[in-house]
Amino acid sequence: MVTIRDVAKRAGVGVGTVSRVLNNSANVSAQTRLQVLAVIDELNFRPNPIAQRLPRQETLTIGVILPFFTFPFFVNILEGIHAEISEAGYDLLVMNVDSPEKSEQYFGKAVFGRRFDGVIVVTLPLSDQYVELFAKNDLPVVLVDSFHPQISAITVNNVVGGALATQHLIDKGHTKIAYIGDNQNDLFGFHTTQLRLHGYQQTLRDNGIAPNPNWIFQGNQGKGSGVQGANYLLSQDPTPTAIFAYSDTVALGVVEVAEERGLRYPNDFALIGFDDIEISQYIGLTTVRQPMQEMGKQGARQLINLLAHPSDVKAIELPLQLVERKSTNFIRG
Amino acid sequence: MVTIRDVAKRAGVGVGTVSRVLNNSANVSAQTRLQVLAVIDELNFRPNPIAQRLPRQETLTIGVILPFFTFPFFVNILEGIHAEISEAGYDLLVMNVDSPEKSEQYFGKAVFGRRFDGVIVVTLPLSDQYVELFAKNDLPVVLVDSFHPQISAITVNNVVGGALATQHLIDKGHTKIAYIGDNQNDLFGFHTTQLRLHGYQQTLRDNGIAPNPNWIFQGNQGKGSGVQGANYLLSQDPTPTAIFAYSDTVALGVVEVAEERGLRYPNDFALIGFDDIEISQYIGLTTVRQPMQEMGKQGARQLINLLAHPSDVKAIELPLQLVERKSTNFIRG
DNA sequence: CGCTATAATGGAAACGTTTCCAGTTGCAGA
DNA sequence: TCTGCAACTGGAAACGTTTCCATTATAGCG
Repeated sequence: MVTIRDVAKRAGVGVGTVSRVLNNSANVSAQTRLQVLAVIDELNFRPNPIAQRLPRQETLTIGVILPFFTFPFFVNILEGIHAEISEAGYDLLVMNVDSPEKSEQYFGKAVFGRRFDGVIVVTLPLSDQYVELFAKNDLPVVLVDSFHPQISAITVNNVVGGALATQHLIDKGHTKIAYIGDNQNDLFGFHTTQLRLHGYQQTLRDNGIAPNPNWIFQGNQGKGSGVQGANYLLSQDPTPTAIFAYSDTVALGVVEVAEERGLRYPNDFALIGFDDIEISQYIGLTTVRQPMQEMGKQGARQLINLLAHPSDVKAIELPLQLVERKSTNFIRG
Repeated sequence: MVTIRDVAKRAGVGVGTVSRVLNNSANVSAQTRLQVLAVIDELNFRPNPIAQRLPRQETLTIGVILPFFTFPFFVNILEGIHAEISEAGYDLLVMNVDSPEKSEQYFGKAVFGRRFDGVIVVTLPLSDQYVELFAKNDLPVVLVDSFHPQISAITVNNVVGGALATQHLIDKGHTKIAYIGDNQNDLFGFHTTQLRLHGYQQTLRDNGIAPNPNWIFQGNQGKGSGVQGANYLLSQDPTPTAIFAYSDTVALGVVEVAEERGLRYPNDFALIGFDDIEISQYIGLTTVRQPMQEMGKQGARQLINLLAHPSDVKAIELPLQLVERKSTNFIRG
């Protein structure tokens, strides 16, 4: 194993000089620099990254705590984060929360484990208690798709999203509009379901439509919510003509039930989702697009900025966009 | 920052003893151990992971080199790897190959960068040159969905997979069967397209059907291959009645074109894909399932085993499974 | 030509662990 | 009581860098 001392000896300089060359520090003469670089090349020397981190008191590692990392929404956010973080030369360590307990566990690990220079938390809420702990340990945090007043956060406005979806259905002539939510995440403390529901109800009222409590269903597990919700709504009398699903995944459950019963959008009913995951374009699902990758990128950028300027806390809200497809386009026969 | 020396001093023992307690080494009396643990708890001491790695000469980090990590196939493999690796207490560093050059770059980084205790390479082929370099640097490698005779590998049999798909279509009464491949990956050196094609041709011949070269199309970009392939096949005379798509993603492109032209499976044509990604169940696509997550898990396990027993090289072949859905089930009207 | 400020340089100390060697202790057996 | 061995313990050295301080060389200036 070639060390910095081998290089120094062979180049006839001190280890400090080699280190300065490696780190592009000032105060190395051009000639010495070239000479050292030649030896580095000759011996094929690469500094040991672990040994570099010890005296620097940095881990050069960023931790990401996120739930369900195989779900398209999270994969896309993660991709954005990953791209920015590795670009900046940091390592990325993913902590995948697949059960509610793990959430606490990873927060603790992040704070006390001395493993990260900074942490990005996706979707999961951060309690005041942990906000304080992170602050006390000088560990910068950024929230993506989650919010806390004292922490840098990248969000979309879910109330507005709910309104966008609902208004679109109203514009298409619907008045009997149902909402299928998803409480799965309540276990983890997400609260986006409530926000979108709020936007939905508000928009109905703004348009002079009284929300019908029988047309609001809260399921508890992604696609399963859609299955349960669709079956529930079909048992109501009257049935709604349009459904706003909490997410595209929930919408998939609705599609499944509809298909079994021989119902097809856009003519038998209208359907709108949320997120715009890849699958949605293939099934012609109208949806509210979240800029997932961009959310990840911006989160990573905020964190990297925070590493240099610890007090530069910012809250950024990214825009949502309605993507209109077949599922809300009633075709007059 | 609390160090091991603070703990030692407060507990009235030597640093060696504290270290032995931390690492559950033998030769610490029960009483001393309890006393040290009490102080660790009292001072809330956590060993600095970076400092541990330096004298141990380990990074406790595994590198994964894989292409397109947002594609469902790779996400699923990655999930399997991640679960096993973090279970074993290692960090996982993902290197996402999204352009052919990056592949080489990451291999070099893995070998020379001194960052990993071991490496998992997914789908990308490993050249003899790198096999030698990895060996020379004592860096264990495992291949997942790729193969090299001197390296531990987890594979499926793509020739058999091609045969499975083709035989299924023949069993359903088809004789005019097309194949749409995907050369995108040729840039990266994948060769699964050729293997599946081989299985397809062999099976046709085994059933006394002469492969028609006009019904073989090699596209070059996932869904795009399907789009191009479908348009090409529809321009042939005669047109095939069944299509075997290299992957589910390619099949999605076929579906898109078919829909535009008012054609629907299973009655207008039959379609079979490969992989069984999540979307396939929603669109009723018959496919050949790869045990993606299991491939990742087994790969990780092999690597962890290799860390302890460097010469225990194994090649494991996992079974494929035909998943029959609507897209190949012609309904007699 | 001497003086001073500045640039360049060498190398010791530090980062926080693990590991190993040299003791020390305690106890069984004679 | 003494001997020998095993169990336990302390702490120095080592891991491979960075950083900082002391020192030397260089250049500019009057």
